[in-house]
Amino acid sequence: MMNELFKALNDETRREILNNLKERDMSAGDIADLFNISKPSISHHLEILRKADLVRSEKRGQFVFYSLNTTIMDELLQWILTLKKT
Amino acid sequence: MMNELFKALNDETRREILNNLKERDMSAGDIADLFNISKPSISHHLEILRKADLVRSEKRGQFVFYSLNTTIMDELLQWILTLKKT
DNA sequence: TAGATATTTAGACAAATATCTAAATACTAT
DNA sequence: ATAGTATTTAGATATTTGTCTAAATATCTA
Repeated sequence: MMNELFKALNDETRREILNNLKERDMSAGDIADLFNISKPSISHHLEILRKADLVRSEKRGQFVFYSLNTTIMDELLQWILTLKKT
Repeated sequence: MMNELFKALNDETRREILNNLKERDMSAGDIADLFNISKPSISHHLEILRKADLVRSEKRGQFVFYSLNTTIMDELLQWILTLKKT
């Protein structure tokens, strides 16, 4: 669980995807257009982010829209604060 | 920089090391004794944590003591909060 | 100085990862 | 139905990573 989370965050491309999703929900294709990386690779990154519950996906017609899930961030915050305390 | 940080955190053993250092400073050998992993491997993990500035090391006689550096955690906190905000 | 203990470095290797192209699947619209 | 667009799945490959053992380095002590 924490494993999936840290694994997902351990990649510059995936972190950049999260940063972009902060602004607005985006389709897989829109996200892919932000990078010089093939669509299948981006699709793979998105799956890793989804498994970590960092993003949610929703099919709208022929598109798949991705959105940021910030609630999982709270767990990460908690983890860090625990390390800092005492 | 953020790369080194996330890379360092992306390993259960290293996260466990950090948790143990929260309690008290420990020598490399003491840390190694906590795990069923060879001392060279632990030494390698410690180097990765050190490069990420998550731990500091100090030689005391023939021992090398490691301590947690929590200031770097603040950067991580900031990163997460930025993702959450708006 | 020799021997013992603590730690790191070097080199090897299997497993995991990021990437690609090609093909499959799903939906839209003519 | 057919063609076009969007996305994922499959399979391949080069790189990175975590681990090991053996050897090197550093320090302590008798």
